[in-house]
Amino acid sequence: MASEIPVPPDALPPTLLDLSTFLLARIGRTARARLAGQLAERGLRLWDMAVLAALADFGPQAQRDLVRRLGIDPSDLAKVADQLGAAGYVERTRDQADRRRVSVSVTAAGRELLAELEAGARTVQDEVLAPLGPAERRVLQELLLRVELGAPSWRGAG
Amino acid sequence: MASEIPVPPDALPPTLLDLSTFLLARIGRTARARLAGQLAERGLRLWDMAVLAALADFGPQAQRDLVRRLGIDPSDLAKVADQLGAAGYVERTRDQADRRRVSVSVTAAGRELLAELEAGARTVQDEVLAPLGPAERRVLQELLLRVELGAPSWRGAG
DNA sequence: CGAGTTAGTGGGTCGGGGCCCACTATAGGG
DNA sequence: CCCTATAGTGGGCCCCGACCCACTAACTCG
Repeated sequence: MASEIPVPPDALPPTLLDLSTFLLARIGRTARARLAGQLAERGLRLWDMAVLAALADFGPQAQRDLVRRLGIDPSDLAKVADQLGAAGYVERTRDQADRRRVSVSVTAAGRELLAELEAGARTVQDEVLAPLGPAERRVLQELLLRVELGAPSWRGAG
Repeated sequence: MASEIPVPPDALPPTLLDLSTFLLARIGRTARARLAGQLAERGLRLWDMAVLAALADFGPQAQRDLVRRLGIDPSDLAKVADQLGAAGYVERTRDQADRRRVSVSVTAAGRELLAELEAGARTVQDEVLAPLGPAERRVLQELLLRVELGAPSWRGAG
C-alpha cells in the first residue's frame, strides 16, 4: 500500500486523462497533424483530400455543392479547386445549363492520387492506433462514426 | 436493389468516414474547439487548464517540470504562468535551494477554477458524445486512453 | 428590361499555437 | 575565479485555418 507508483516525469495529469474531451482533442490533433504532414509531402492540404474524396464518392458537382457538403468557405474552395485543377487532379467546366456554376470532376490522375492518399492515411492510422488490436480498432471506428453522424445508439442491429 | 439511398446533400464522403484518422481529426477538432470556447468565456486558453491540472494532480513544481510534463515551450509557459499568477490562480515563489527555479503552486482559487473548468469540460463531453450511451462512452474512453498512453492491447483483462 | 439573387473569385484580416532567439540570473565544476 | 550549463523571460516570427468583404457574371422573376 505504501508503495507509491513512480510517476514518470512526463506523465499527463489524470484530471485531463479522465476527460474524453481532452483525449479526443489531443489524439485528434496528433492524427490531424500526421495526416497533414503526409499530404504536405506532396504540397497538399487536408481540404485537397476532402475535395477529391467528395468528387470520387459523389461524382462531378458544382463548387456550390462541395461547399454545402464539406462546410468549406466558398472562397477557400475556389482556391483549392484552382490548385487541384492546375495540378491536373480535377477538371473544371462551366455548367452549360447554368453558366454561373463551375462543375468540378476528378480526373484519372486525381483518383490515383486519392488512392495513394488513402493508403497514406491508413499508414498513419496504423501508427496512431498501434496500441489497439484489430477488433478494438473496429469498435473505435464504429463509435467514432456514430459520434460523427450523430446517430443515436438505438440505430443499427440493436 | 434499384432504390438508391437518397444521399443528403451535406453527407460527408464515405471514403473519409471510413478512416478513423479522419474521424479522430474531425471530432477532435470539434472537441478542442468547444473546450477552447468554454475556456475563452473566462479569458483562458487550453494551456491554462493543463497547467492547473498538472499542479493540482502532481503538486507544486518548477516551471521546468511543467515544461517536461506538458511538452509546452518554456517561453510560452512563462507567459501562461504569469497570467495565471496575476489572476490569483497560482502562486510563484523562488526556489530557495536553486534560485534559478520558480516553484509554481495552485491556490485555493485555482483549484476552484479547475473544478469549474472540469465541469464545463464534462458538459461539452455530454454534447459531443450525445449519440453514445453510458457503456459506450466508457468503452470509448478506455480505447482513447490506451491510444494516448501507447499501451499495447495485451495489457488488462485479455 | 430592371431588381434581386446566386455562383464563383480575389484579396485581405484575425487569432491561435508552435517555435526560436537573445538575454539575465544562477548554479556547478574545474 | 572562470567557464559552461540550466531556469526563466520577453519579444517576435511564421504557419495555418477560418472568416469576411467587395466584385463580377449570370440567372430569375415580374
